[in-house]
Amino acid sequence: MSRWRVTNSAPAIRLYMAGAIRSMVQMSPAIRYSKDLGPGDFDKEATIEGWVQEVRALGGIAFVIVRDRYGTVQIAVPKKKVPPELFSAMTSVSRESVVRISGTVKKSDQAKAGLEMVPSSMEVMSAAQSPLPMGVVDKVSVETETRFDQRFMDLRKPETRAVFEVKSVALRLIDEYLVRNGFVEVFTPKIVASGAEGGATLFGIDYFGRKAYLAQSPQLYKQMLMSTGLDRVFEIGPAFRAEPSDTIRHVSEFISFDGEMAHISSMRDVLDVLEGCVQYTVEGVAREASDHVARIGTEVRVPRTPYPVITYSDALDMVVAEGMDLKMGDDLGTEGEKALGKVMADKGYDVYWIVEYPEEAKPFYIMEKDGTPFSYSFDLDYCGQEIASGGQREHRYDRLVERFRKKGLEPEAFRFYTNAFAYGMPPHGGWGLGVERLVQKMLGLPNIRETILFPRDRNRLTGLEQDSITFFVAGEPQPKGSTRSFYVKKVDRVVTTTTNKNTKHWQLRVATEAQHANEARGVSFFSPEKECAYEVEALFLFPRPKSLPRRVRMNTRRPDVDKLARAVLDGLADILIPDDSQVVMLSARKRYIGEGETPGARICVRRVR
RNA sequence: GCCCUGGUAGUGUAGCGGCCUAUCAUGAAGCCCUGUCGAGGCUUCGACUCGGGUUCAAAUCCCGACCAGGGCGCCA
Repeated sequence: MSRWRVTNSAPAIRLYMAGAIRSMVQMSPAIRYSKDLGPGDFDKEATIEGWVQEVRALGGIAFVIVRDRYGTVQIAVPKKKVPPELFSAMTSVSRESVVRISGTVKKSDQAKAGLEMVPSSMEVMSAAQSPLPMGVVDKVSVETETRFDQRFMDLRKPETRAVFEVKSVALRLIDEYLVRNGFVEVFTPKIVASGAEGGATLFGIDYFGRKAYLAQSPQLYKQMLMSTGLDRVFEIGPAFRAEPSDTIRHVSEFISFDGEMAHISSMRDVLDVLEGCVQYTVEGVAREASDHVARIGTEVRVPRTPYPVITYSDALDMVVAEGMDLKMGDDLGTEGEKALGKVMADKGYDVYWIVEYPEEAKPFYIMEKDGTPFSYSFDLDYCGQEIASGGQREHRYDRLVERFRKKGLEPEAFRFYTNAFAYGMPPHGGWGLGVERLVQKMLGLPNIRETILFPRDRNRLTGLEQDSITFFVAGEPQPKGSTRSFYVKKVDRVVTTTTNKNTKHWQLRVATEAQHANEARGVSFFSPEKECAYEVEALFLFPRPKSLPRRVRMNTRRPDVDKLARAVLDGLADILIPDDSQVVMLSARKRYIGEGETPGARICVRRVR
């Protein structure tokens, strides 16, 4: 279908507008997607842009396969019908280069899509280097590690990319369902002063010199909203967990789908909403994203409803009947969950509830089931794996305070939270669901990382800041002094002295800060390898002399910027870099401080490969 | 963090004390070929994670470091 095909009753106006918009954006011909080329384009000109997936040169004719977001287009290049320079350009372009090709669309019985293009011109928008770090269509498999190290290339594979099309559809469906059911989308802070359930699993950050954390859950904030009149809220956003979990279903950063609803009469109200939402989402994906699902090579089974409700006690019995050794109060564990998943699958259920866990195993905000050791809590399991958990919350102030004490927590420390309960809090409940886990189970993917573009786990921290360390050394930067060497006859040695006595102290300061930054990093930056190359960037900020006009920013006086850099490098030796000789790029700048800045040096060291 | 398994060309692998100047595939470079679509044919290129040890001899055995995959704990 042509983008400019006119389908409504006012063709002239539509055409005019399309043309106008086009010319505003760009003058070049419209770039077409592979999926939009069809019989209507036969013997007409078209332009496509994409990655060169393959070049098959057969001598007198060549075929170039160009891939875009939706598929591929075959370009047929008969040697005798195109200019020689075009032929040689098209047969020599490196794989995965981005090209823009204009030509005539031809009907073709031999081509898979039933059509192909005969080119009249090709523009290489971006040539790909060779060899490729991994092949997109090579006839060898690629290991997970290589795939994630070269994620941009990995994502060029349609089956890898399709997961994210599905994830996007799923998120839209979740949104749709909840908004229809009166929920308000909210955003709670991701920088918090303390965690929801203690401090062990939090990532600490420096917040203008104060200790802060990345939020592991919106729990406390969404509950506080229940006291406001925003009585049905949901949030889809990142959550951060510093747990050292090393599994196929854990990452340090994931998308949490949280919901909370007030004025409930029992936990069942919460179950109903979440069940409706999950079912709506899975059904919707099965219906609307079938193309993407097929590309992944899987299928989405729509779960049987209603989701069975199993109490923790019954689940325990069922797992024990399967031969596992568990007693009352024990966590089901991964094995137990899997065993239960198998039992339920045999009964025809992929998704089911496990409710009323022992109160002891649940956090302070969960409501106890009075007169029993249990609580109004639930997990939602999908094929033997937990994807969501939640419960009815303790909304009664006195009981909440009791629960804090029971958990060994000081209620006073949670004043900002408990206050919301002290002045009128309706009964409420909610859930937290791992979006990636839902997508993973829905698509039957082996590893949660498949559902995350750039996964962060215990060992994987990649991206722009990979293998770099940045720190600030306060104080007036000192240069490496000019050295003077002379021979001392008495001791038969060459002695070297420096002209700047402050240098030593400054270098020590640099070394100390480098060490601190390295320790704070968790994983040491230092590597004893002599082959490693480094880039060092330094910005030196000097105090402004009082006499200086305000507009002057550049410090054109001494010390010299290269001598400043020398002093820094010496300070880094053996702390971040084994030897100065390994520094292959050095950038140093100096200027006077601006408003609110402190004199000192901002230093960034990067490992390069 | 613990347990298991592993680290060999750009990619995926074989070899697991001497037959290794290291296998095969893929890839890259070059040549031949007008209908390929896992194209085909010929030629060429390219690797044993690092450090120590055992041995006449180490890719191979042992120890350590680093890295990865899986399992467990914990959780979404």
